Amino acid sequence: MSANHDQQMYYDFDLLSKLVVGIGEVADITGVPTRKIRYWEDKGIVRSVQEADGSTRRYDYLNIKKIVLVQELLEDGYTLDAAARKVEDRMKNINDIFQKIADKQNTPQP
DNA sequence: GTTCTCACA
DNA sequence: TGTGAGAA
Repeated sequence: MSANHDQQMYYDFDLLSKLVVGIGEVADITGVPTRKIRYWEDKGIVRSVQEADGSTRRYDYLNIKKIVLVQELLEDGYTLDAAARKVEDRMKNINDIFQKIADKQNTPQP
């Protein structure tokens, strides 16, 4: 990983933005049971997207990431609400930072 | 395989 | 904070 950071990153974003998987696969990969994922969704901690035809839950990479992060915080002794708040704050901060970077690139200084 | 609800710890 | 069971 040296000469083509840009191209490598492009493929990563392209893959991640298209990554939408069903609840069963999320459960298998993350180790969080489907039952628990639905429970979190009922509490408003994660959100699933649904296809027009099917009624099954599907999760994009941001929500999968959320599931993993919340799970880690729970293992560290956080309550569910505290873990959810912390994850939400961290993801918002990251989003804000990249937003600033994007803004800076769109308005070059003279 | 998925969904929901009710009950239980 | 989660799980089990039953039914669709």
